[in-house]
Amino acid sequence: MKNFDTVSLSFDTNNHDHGRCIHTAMKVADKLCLSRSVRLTPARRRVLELIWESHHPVGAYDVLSKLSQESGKTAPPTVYRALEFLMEQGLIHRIESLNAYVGCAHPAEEHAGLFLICTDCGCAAEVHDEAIDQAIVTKAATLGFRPEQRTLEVRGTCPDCRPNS
Amino acid sequence: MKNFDTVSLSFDTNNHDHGRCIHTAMKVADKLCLSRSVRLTPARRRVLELIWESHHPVGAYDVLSKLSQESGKTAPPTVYRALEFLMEQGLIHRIESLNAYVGCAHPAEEHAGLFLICTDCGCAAEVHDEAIDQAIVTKAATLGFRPEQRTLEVRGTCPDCRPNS
DNA sequence: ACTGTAAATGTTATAACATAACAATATTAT
DNA sequence: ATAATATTGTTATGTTATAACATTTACAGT
Ligand SMILES: [Zn+2]
Ligand SMILES: [Zn+2]
Ligand SMILES: [Zn+2]
Ligand SMILES: [Zn+2]
Repeated sequence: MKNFDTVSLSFDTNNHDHGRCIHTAMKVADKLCLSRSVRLTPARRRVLELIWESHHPVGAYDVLSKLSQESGKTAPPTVYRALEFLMEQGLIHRIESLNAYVGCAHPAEEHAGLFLICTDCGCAAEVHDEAIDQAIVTKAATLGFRPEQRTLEVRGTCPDCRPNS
Repeated sequence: MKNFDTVSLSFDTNNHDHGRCIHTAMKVADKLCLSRSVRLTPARRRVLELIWESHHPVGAYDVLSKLSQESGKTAPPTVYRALEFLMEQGLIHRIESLNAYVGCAHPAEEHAGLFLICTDCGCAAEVHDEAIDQAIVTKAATLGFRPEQRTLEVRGTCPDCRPNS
């Protein structure tokens, strides 16, 4: 992770042009998969689109029921395989505290994000912060622990849901 | 959280006197529940003991099967109710990335810990770090997000499991 | 001690999340 | 074309968690 000054989502969940989010995400995904010679098959692509339908984390069974509606009966492995693929490619992140998945706007670079999850509206914003990363690495090093992967999820209230101010 | 200089566990999982961990934890729990006028009933107490049997996070159904062994058939709600109570009182923490629970050595004070989870031996150490807390709070404030609760879990290799060095 | 109330536990069923195992099909390389 | 590999289909099951309602227990006020 070099330089993400931009935040994936600034909580303007209702006011931004989300069609553009989706369009960009899908284009990035296509390009990335092409460059990596991995196949973003129709099923995988559709699951990614469904996850990108909002900035709310989506459960596997939500995806499943949408797929079933549009393509006839679909079984859980179909969804979980697609999710696995998308995770491997960094195209989505899993929100552990919700058992749900959310699209990543910066799949090209390996990174460990921080998710700010609004308990009011349900939106999740992925942000990055060098100071946090550094503090975690330093702490781990102090204790002789070698970090490999991490989960950082903060629940609270987003600016859109705060009683003004 | 004022001042936890000490780490709950320093990864000496096999070499420390774990009987003492358990004993202390149970005494602290008894005292805390008394002071709060909440009831650490035999069932709740036993679940807490079972969770404290090691520094490895324990799944609800692991607890369930142990209870079933020792007390005859037990149903999931029994365990989940006890876990809920113990969580409310801060006596245990839930590790989201493992769907498992681990004892807290500092239940008296509200705090947000950081869990270092060894993917090799499975132990989980709860640590605290002011720099991390501060960095997260600062980042949230910058974005206008009001944090209320958080999950911070780092998976990796603990010092005991590193190929020496 | 009796009794009303609230808290805790028991019980049954089911919801929600996830994977194992194997068969069938599609893609790619030779 | 053929073989090897990747993907998808299908069935069954494993794992984690909660809803709903009955029963029992603890406890405060009389
Ligand atoms: Zn991301
Ligand atoms: Zn919100
Ligand atoms: Zn703790
Ligand atoms: Zn270890």
